[in-house]
Amino acid sequence: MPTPRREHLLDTAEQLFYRDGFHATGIDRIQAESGVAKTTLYKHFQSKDALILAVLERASTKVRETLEQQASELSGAGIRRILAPFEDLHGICEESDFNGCLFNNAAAEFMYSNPAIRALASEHMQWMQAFLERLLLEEGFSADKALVLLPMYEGLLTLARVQESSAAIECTLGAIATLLTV
Amino acid sequence: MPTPRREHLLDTAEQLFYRDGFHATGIDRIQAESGVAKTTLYKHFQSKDALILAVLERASTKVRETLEQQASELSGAGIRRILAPFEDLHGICEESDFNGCLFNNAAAEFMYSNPAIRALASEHMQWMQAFLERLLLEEGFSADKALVLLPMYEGLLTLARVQESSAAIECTLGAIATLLTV
DNA sequence: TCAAAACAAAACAGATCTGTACACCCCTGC
DNA sequence: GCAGGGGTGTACAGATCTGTTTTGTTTTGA
Repeated sequence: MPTPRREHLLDTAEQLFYRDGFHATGIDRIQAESGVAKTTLYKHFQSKDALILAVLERASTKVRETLEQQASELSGAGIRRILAPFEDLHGICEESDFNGCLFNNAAAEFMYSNPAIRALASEHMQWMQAFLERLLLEEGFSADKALVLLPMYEGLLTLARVQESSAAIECTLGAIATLLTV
Repeated sequence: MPTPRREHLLDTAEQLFYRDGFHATGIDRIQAESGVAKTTLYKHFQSKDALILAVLERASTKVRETLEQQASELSGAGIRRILAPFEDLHGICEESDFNGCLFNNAAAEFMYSNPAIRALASEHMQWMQAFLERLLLEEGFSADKALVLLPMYEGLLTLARVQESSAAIECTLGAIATLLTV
């Protein structure tokens, strides 16, 4: 049950974790930035790791809802429906405080130290793959192309951190069109 | 000038930074694991950030040398020369302690807190792109395909952390062949 | 009105972090 | 023999981290 104070804590934590990383962001900073007392923070989340998990769970749900809605609006649009998430990357990568993919960042920091966090990132990627497969099938393409689209998507998100990547996005859009129409 | 003790420190630091992350790995742990006294460590590297930079610089050089050598051995081999780095991903992703791309992990943790580290990761990606462009041109393909290959490469490295990705590598190899021959 | 719950602010405990200082050892060259 | 550089080991300073406790205030609801 989402209370407003809990949501506000998750907002602040997500922003700081995403921009500065998980280990580099202290509880004190989240507490100070959110204006909520530390006692309250630890009443809502029993530990920092629990807060990280809650942030990732909520963020994953948000991503899924956004992609599902866009997909439903473009139902039957053929290749345009597949390309839409990739076109959105233009906007995502130009946001201030952009720092790649939150789930991959979490997986990198907790790969061998927190299996629950790693598993949550894994499930998110699993969902992304299944989502792409569903879209491909519904628009008449072969589902195994999802295994090409998913690395492209994550790769563009990753590269955008260190490169001006609108050109890479454009080239990739063209490549996807080629791959699907051949 | 590489002294053996300095190289050994860099080996240990690279392994720990790569597996567990940069903020999560303390100087004490590098010191204990390498068996070198802390005083000696700080004689070779003036700070933890300097050690991180030295690790990344050496790792980047190693990657470049490996890719250059492979490329020179496959000179004139056409599409096989382009695919070779992607085929290597099978072995890389199955190594124990695999944790994605060291440079992207560093960029994620220091995106807004250490411009020098971020710049080093950026330069590495820049070199990767130029390397792919050179290979493409030399084998008679159009250089702008590098902007598709690079996200694919980084995306596969990133995905392999949370997915059994040999299937993704295979599908991507097929997709690259399609893209280059069309 | 009053009891109970929620919250804020701050101090605190204990651990860990980076980086420095100090004392000792060991080995090589003279 | 011995001076000196490089190394070890340990203790330490000061900061920061997670998480708890304490105290007092504010809000809420019967």
